[in-house]
Amino acid sequence: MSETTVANTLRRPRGPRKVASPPKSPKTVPDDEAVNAIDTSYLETLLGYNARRAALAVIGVFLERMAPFGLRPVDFSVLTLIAHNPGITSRQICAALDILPPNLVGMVRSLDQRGLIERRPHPSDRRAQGLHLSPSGKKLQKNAQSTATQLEADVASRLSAKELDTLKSLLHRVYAR
Amino acid sequence: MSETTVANTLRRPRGPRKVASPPKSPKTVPDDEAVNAIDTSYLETLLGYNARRAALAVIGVFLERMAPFGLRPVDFSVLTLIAHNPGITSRQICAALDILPPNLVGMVRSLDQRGLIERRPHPSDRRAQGLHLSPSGKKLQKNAQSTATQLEADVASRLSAKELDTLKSLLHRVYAR
DNA sequence: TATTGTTATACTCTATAACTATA
DNA sequence: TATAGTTATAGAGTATAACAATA
Repeated sequence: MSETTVANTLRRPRGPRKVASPPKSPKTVPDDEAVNAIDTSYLETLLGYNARRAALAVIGVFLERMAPFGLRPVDFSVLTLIAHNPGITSRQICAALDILPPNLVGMVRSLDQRGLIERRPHPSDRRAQGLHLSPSGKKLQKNAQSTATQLEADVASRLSAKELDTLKSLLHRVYAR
Repeated sequence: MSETTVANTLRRPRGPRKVASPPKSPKTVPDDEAVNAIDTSYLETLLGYNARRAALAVIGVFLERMAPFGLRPVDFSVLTLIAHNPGITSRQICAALDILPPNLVGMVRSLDQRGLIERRPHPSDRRAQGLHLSPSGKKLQKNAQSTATQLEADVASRLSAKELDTLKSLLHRVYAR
């Protein structure tokens, strides 16, 4: 597959999603002349289409709830990887999240400047640096992780706990190597 | 949710996905000093993470197989909407795919210049124009749709037909209003 | 007064090349 | 010779404002 990052972007929310509606037409017209209800049924049979729309739905809620923490999805992912893998290097984060090294530099620098992480000399490779959470970083990450977990349950509230597990398992089998 | 487009991007494939690996370390070190295997288990419990990775996996294959048609995911979506909704307007496509009008202009112009679509006067609104596939556009869309359908089966080959149906249904319930 | 299609433009995200210090 | 982190920069995607024509 194309090695595109898993991390996502921070975008300002716009309005609620619009529903397709045609220009006002007082009289009924043939289906191939003016469309009164858009047929998206074929696209909805596509896994890629559904997966992307679902991902965007989750990310939308994520952006709202994580805004107080000042974390985009990618920042949360990086912070969480460091939390669960103290001493991880930038290169390892890049490999795990499919981020290109030049694009991670600014994120790490930003987290560092915010005092959320510390860069320590790597114990066995003087080129590298081990990344660690600071005390405030640990606190923030813990709160953010709780928020993320709660968010999951809310955004998938139409699904039972068992269905949600099934969904995540099936998704994992699609992309796992 | 944030109203981000469902349409996706065309990116050149890079190499195969790398696996996280630490700098060479001859001796075993404590877990919090140098990480030898990156723990991504928490991220993998997140629906958004799994959905996005799965979407990217599908899109990666999509990009490869659709390259001969010169279609990115968004182009295929637009072409398919026109095929299934002849006479659809640009605004309706924007609403259905969460694309902003200024960003659709270039795509429609490109499809027009390639002779794949025709812009006809809208029967009841002289501001709008009805979009239709040309004969060559119909041929291309038909082939592309077959490719997309086949692609789905291949990319989800680890899933049974029933599991794939379940997956798409669950995804739909996550994002459907 | 609102909407369709459009231009111009800014901002964000993603990708490539190349450099330095070290392995 | 290869790799970690970095800089600079190019390219693609996404966003807002504003306009003419029409509703």
